[in-house]
Amino acid sequence: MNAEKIPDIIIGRLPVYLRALQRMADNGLKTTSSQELGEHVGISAAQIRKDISQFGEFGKQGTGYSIAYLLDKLREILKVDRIWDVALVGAGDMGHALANYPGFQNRGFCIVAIFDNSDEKIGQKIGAFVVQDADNIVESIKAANIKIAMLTVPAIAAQSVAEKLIQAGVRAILNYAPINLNVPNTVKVQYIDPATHLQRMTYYL
Amino acid sequence: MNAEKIPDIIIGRLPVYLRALQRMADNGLKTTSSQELGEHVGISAAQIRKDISQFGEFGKQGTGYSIAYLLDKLREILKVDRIWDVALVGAGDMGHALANYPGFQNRGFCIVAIFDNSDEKIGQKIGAFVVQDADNIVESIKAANIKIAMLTVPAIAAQSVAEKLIQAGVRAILNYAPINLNVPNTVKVQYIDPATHLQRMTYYL
DNA sequence: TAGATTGTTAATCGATTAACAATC
DNA sequence: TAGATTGTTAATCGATTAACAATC
Repeated sequence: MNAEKIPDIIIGRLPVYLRALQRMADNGLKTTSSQELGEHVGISAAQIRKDISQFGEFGKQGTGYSIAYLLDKLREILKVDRIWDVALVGAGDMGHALANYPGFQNRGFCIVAIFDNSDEKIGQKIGAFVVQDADNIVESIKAANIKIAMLTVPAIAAQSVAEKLIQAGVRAILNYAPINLNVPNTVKVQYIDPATHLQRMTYYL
Repeated sequence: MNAEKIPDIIIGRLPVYLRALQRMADNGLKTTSSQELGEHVGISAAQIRKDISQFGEFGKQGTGYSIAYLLDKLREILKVDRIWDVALVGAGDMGHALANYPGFQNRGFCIVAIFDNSDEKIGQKIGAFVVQDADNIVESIKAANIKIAMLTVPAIAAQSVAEKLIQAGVRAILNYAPINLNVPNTVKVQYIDPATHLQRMTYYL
């Protein structure tokens, strides 16, 4: 398994398969086919088979895929067969929404620390957490050995906060600030910017 | 301009160029080159020139692109040289964060209506808006001629709400619910699911 | 003029699809 | 056995890159 380098574009589709399979499992289904899964996620059956076969032979001719088994394998491949500690920087509205988001726990993630740099926010309670002073980001994240962070600070602050996170050992950043981050290629960034996403659709209206 | 069909993947990059150029303009810059813009967005200069040249000849040999002119052209192409009315369905934490999000106005969007189906939420004020009963989605959106919606409802409700939105004339949906939507191909959907985005990075850790 | 940078072509590279033997 | 569906190959399709003439 995993002898050759797997293209990013395939890795990017696996979480979508995972989500659909989790849903099928929740609905009590036991097996599925590339055809059926493809209809759920809007991807061709051939592509799904090709993607999955990069990692092993997880299906059976004639009957398709065991949902539970494929779920296990995908979780293992994506390394979400465990719970990752996540830091959240920026305790504004978006930070609050993420802190209260119920969808992380059963998909491999748990927020364990929240930071902000404003005096009003520091010390505030959000759920079970107390907002910490952003001045302590580096030591605090290093000590807790956190590898993943979510960034919900203003665009102007994003690059410098990202650099502190990286210095502290973070290797994956989910960036909500509407700006591109400059990071070494040992660090992964995913971007979420609602305005950008909307602008990808207006062209077609 | 626009004689041939432009690939989705190119349209998807234009908002990223737009955002970077807006930033440069805010910083007082007047011109840029494909090289410089590429460094800001992490895309090769050749690809940027190729993308932009799909729509016309907006640059000048020797000097590059006028930032103000390219901004105008990109806004026109993406149809964000105007303000689009947007409906928001789901007044939970994520809905609140979007309702208060300051980044829409100057990028072409304005939330004009918020819906929820829970008795506690209906009638509540969020910013300048009063949460409306989700039962009125179809007539209300039709009457206001709204074409874009953001969906922050639980996964279980997302498909049926999407169908009502489409029935009301919505043609672009930004879906925060962690589920794939089944829509006719006259309707565009963009997905934002923080857990999925995080799962795209854990593979590399 | 000399230097810089575009727009575009052709070559390369990579991703998707169609088809089918293998086999459950 | 007959039917279904995988994993994989080869063909197609599409996207990216490199290179350079045109020209500001």
